[in-house]
Amino acid sequence: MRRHVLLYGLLAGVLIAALRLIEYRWLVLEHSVEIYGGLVAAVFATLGIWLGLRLTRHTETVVVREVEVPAPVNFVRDQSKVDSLGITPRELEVLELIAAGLSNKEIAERVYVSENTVKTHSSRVFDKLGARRRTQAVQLGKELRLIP
Amino acid sequence: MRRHVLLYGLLAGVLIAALRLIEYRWLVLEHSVEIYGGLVAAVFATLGIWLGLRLTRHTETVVVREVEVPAPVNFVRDQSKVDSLGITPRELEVLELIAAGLSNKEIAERVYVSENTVKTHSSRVFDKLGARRRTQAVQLGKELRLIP
DNA sequence: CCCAAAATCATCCATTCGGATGACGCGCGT
DNA sequence: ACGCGCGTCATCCGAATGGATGATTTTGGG
Repeated sequence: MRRHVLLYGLLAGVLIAALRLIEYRWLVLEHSVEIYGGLVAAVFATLGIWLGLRLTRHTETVVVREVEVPAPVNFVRDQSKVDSLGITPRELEVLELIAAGLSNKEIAERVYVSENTVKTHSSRVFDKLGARRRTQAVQLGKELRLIP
Repeated sequence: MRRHVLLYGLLAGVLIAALRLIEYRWLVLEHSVEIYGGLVAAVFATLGIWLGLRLTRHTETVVVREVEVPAPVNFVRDQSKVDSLGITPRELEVLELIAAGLSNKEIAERVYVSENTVKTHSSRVFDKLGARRRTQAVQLGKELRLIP
């Protein structure tokens, strides 16, 4: 912006100087003043238009149109509930895998522990959640914002 | 647009005429030509800028910014998937209750049928979904927008 | 009315899950 | 060093679940 104004002023100065230099050489006609004025008018009008266009070229009007997007809802774990329920990271991990539909055996293979260990974790987390089935645990886990 | 150009030309003509009328009356100074030129330059530059602004005033760039709205649970069942998978209403109902964390026995009591019937429905829906466990069926059901 | 789809119920059997319980090792803080 | 929380693994057993299959009844549309 400031650069534009400076450039504009500079061009104007050069032009005026140029006109002063040449006005006595070949503008010695009858209506030299009119021609001179017309020239100046045309040039400055052009420059003005250019400047005006320049000034507004990038002023986009941002129209915010709210669109209902399926919204994957950036999940944030309710750590306070995790803490208050005393659920350990490993238990939470197992709960997530249960929610993903994996069997105990698949979970065991996934996290490199025995199936018995997975059973222990799941039993503990069921107990802490007050769930009697894994589907219920999943439901409660989602409701309590422990898992996405 | 065309109106702007016409108006611009008209103003220019009037201005030039006015200048011609007054130039011999009180612009009889030493540097009258420079003053005259500067005046014309300033006026036409102003007009040019104004015109330039005019020309681009209404060229708004519409930027659609998708805003993630809290997305209330405006759940809409994907009936096309239900149909394409050939899932019956009863099967869908059972799937929902499974997702709610109920056992087969509880579902049976809830919908007044025998546990065997619930087992049949669940088995069929598992088969249609390609699920091997109820947790997996729930996961798939949610993913396919069959259940909330 | 008739038929196909849907819903219902059942039995048998294998697998999975859940509950209860005990044990061992590791890291951490007192 | 000791206790504690956490993670690990195990065994036993009953309940729940899943798979396969067959049968009967209800229902909705042509």
